[in-house]
Amino acid sequence: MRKATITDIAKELNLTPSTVSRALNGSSLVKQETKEAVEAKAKDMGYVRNVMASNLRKGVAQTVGIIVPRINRQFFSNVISGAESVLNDAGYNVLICQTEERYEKEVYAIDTLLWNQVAGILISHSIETSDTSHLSKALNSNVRLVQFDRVFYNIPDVKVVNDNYHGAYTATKHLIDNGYTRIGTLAGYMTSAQYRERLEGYKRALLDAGMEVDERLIFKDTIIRETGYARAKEALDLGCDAMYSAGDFSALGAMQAAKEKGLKIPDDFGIVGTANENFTELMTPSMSSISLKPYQMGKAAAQAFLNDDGSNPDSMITIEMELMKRESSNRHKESK
Amino acid sequence: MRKATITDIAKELNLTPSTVSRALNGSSLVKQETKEAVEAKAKDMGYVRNVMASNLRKGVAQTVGIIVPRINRQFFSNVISGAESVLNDAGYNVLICQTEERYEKEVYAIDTLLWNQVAGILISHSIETSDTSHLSKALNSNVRLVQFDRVFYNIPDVKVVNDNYHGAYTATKHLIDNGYTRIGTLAGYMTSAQYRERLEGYKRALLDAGMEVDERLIFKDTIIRETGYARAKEALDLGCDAMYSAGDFSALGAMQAAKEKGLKIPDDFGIVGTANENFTELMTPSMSSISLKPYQMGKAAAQAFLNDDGSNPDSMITIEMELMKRESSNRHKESK
DNA sequence: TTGTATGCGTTATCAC
DNA sequence: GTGATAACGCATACAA
Repeated sequence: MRKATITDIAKELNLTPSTVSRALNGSSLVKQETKEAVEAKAKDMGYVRNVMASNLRKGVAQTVGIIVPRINRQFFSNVISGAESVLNDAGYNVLICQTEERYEKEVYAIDTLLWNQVAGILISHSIETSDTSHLSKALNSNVRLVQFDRVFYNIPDVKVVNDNYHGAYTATKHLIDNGYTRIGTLAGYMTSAQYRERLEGYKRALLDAGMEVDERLIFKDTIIRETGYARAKEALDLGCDAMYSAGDFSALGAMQAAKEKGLKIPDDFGIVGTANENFTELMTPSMSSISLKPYQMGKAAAQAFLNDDGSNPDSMITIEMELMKRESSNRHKESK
Repeated sequence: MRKATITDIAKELNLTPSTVSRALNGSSLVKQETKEAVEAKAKDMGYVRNVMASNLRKGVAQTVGIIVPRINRQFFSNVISGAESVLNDAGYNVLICQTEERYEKEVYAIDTLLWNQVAGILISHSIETSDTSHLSKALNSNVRLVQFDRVFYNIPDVKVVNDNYHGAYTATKHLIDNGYTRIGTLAGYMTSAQYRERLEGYKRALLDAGMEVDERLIFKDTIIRETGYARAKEALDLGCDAMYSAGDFSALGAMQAAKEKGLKIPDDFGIVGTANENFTELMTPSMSSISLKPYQMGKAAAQAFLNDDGSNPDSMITIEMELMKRESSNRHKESK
């Protein structure tokens, strides 16, 4: 059985498609009586409106595309969740694409979304992405582009980023306030802006406290558990008594290294991680961490899309990070 | 500047829209030469195809909708990730809806997806959902429906579920094999089929080992950390020396209770959780858990959609669960 | 191998 | 308040 259309409803009611369309869209021009009749008939005939036809007629879809490297990463799934929540309330649908960190898939995702006539694109780039020509395609259409988390600053659009600098600053200052004096950092790869920003925050905190920046205590590796473990060992040999880690997993490795050396946490060694992964509060001792706010970031990105009237082609929104003070860095200030 | 259409390209090349359409769709009828000319011109004019128009013409969208309670839950985000991966390879786009565990939003999500002419819907129901009339709307259209994880068995469609029964059975048997003799369970709410199935697996394992099922050691609470803690205390007072928990967080609470009683894990008290949350392997002692396979489940659900030719209106796929043996349950078999 | 004609379902613009 | 008409962009049956 063919799906019922507004034309079918019109015929049944001796009306025209125009009137049925208006009735179904709650136009104030239609008589209340007719409106009710149409709605009843529509329900009766099992009518489902065809968004494709409607959108085709209107020129844009009530749809927003979101592009992320991986949907199943805590951070991104929370961003998506927050964005979906806002967009859904505003009457938008959400099309999802994951790039699996591949540039090629990112380009394809942009194309796909453009084909689908989305009203906007929220994107966080893949690791591989360095060229931005695929974004100009989007900019040249009338879609509203919002970059979040991993952004390119040379693109004229709205950007939503973590306040990495202040987050790292706060974390480092917290360690200083707890009386640690030789503070190192697991800094992450310098190819990524966010790690560079965190490193800057770390350095500034040391300098503001009149402490020296010792390059030997700055480790620019990838921040996984294994490297955290290895670098922390090196650091400990250099007399390091605390570390700020740009990631939680590397912080975990560092804790392990300290424990193996027979050091007590937080008395002999203090550590603060980044991201507030859910394991951090569940371990013993619990781990302090600078919390990202992905859900909030998603909401902000969605809001930025909704508010974007083109009047502000290049703006930036920062999402603050919050220090979760836990056992791994808390010396109860007795040694301050 | 208006977007270029196939008609525009046709005019430029002194062709007709039909030919351009065919060329762009790789029809073998079109001369290679024309094809190349069209492709060049399309690129030149910045042509982006309009999927809305194409789909309208064809009757269905190359789109699949996924409905989950919350996108940001580990389990669901992994399902989505797996499904997206398969669907993307097959040329489908993914529309995402989250219900936030509310029935009303689930109904709306179904409507939305139907309006969008999706080719299929993959759904895991909200906690609130008990009525299934909204699903019949989908079944009456020609969309292919796949339920996963939280499913209703009375719906004639494809279902993809965890093998809860065997998972719980394996977990419990593992505890028995490690010499525990008074094994309780944090079973979860019995309103949910998956918890009922896990309880059955637990019971069967005990019976198969010639052990008694003691109803006093079966706790049918919600499985959060707090209840795990409280119920484990009660269980310990009854001489319980191990527990299978239908969730990891309740297992965490149980571990805490045992520790507070001065019991050694795993020597005096053994525990196996469910879900293999990522904190389980990071704690000390690390926690054994029955691992769900959400990514695999997502892939299976997507495959089920792709394979669904309507010939098998009611089928079921089970995803096996894997026991991750860790310290919390491993007595090295010395007491067996 | 290409062109012609038509319609997918909806809505905007007139007209009445 | 409602109807008639056209158009959104594309794909297909049919003709040439």
